[in-house]
Amino acid sequence: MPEALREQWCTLLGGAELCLPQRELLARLREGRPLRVKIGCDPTAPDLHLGHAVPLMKLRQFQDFGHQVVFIIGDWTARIGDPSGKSETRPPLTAEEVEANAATYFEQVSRILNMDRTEVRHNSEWLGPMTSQEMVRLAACYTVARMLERDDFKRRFREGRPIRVHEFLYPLAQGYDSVAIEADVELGGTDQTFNLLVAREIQERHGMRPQVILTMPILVGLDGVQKMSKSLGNFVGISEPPREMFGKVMSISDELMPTYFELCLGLTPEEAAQIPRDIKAGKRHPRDTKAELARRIVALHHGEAAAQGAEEEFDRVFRERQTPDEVDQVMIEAPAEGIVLLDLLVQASLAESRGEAKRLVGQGGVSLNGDRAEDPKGRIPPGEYMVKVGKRRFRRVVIK
RNA sequence: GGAGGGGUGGUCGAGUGGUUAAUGGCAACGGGCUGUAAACCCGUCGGGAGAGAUCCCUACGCAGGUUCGAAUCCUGCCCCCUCCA
Repeated sequence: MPEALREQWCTLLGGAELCLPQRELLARLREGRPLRVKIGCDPTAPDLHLGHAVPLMKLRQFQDFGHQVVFIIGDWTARIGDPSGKSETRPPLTAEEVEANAATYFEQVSRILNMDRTEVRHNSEWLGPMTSQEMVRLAACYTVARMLERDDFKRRFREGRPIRVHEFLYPLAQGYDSVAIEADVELGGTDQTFNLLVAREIQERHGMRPQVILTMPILVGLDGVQKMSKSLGNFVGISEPPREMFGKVMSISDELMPTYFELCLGLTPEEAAQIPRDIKAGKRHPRDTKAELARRIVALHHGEAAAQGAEEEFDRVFRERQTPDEVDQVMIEAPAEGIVLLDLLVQASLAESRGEAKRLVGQGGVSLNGDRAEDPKGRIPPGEYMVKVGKRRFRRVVIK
């Protein structure tokens, strides 16, 4: 194998969970033409997080080797609702919502992909005009038994939980996308494995060479248990402010570090596995390692300077217990005798209700200019205060 | 078409006429210990009033009804699930 090809091959497979059939990928790479590499997204939730970034970074590698990325907006499929999601009843989106979501999507995707060299397609383009006869013909490409091979369906079927018939349409439609755009390769998370495989079958039925599938591992969320997802609140958004991102990464458990090094930064599994060994051997400090992880992740999405700034700020706030240099400011109108602390907290949106504010103060979680507040009913005279709630919520409050 | 089961607070899940704002777990939040790690300990966890004992409002799918009193009983409606055909 020529050296250049070998390098490409190794890079593209690096970090991938599964590649089928590997030989086929090699064969197509040998052809020397730009491959059509597909990825799909449901324009339902517009906020991308580090989990989404995993396959996108892989896609970027393809681009860097000169391949053609085809980014599919599942505007048609969004109306079916992906059964792999938890929520079975997703409100159908309007065309406007889909477009709005797609627009913010692009803004974020463009941080990772080179959009100038990305072909963007909506699958309503070909699925929309399909007649019911054609749809039935598509459905005939697959059998119920094979549908039930899918983990998710299998489990639900076994447990007697409902499977809507329309859910079977999702993999089929997604598979047809591959036919429509003549995909050579399709990328996705491991949870997409089944769908990607179905596409191969559909392509074959349409007299096409079945695509190669490449799946990337699913990133675990900040809780270290469930997959990263916005609805579970365990995510790091790729367009979150650097300091936010840095802080969130710092809060992951030690056990999670190797995984993040591998999936968020592209370290090889071997390199990632070495990290906990080094820590155990005392060659690395776990805290500093995590800071390195955080810094590198922020740098990847926001640049080196931002990463450095985020780290400095983090150190200042959590190591030296000082206030951050940039704090949201709130102006509050108050009579000359001042404002009751509880009301201040609520108005500065540091507490949801007076009840909560009372609790926070009672538990010693509130401080003004560094002094712990004791009296929830105390009046705070006009002036400027640095109010802190808990360990990390700061607000500069100006009372006048 | 027939038979049965179920809808409780962010979530899971108790509770079948009266100290029930509703046991408990999880999540969350605050404090402590730390490395914003894990583990652990303490505390809070519908809203409002009051310094406080305490009081008021809202809440157990929806709408009515029975009752001194209902998440718990009755009626109607909506939704979900299972099995048989």
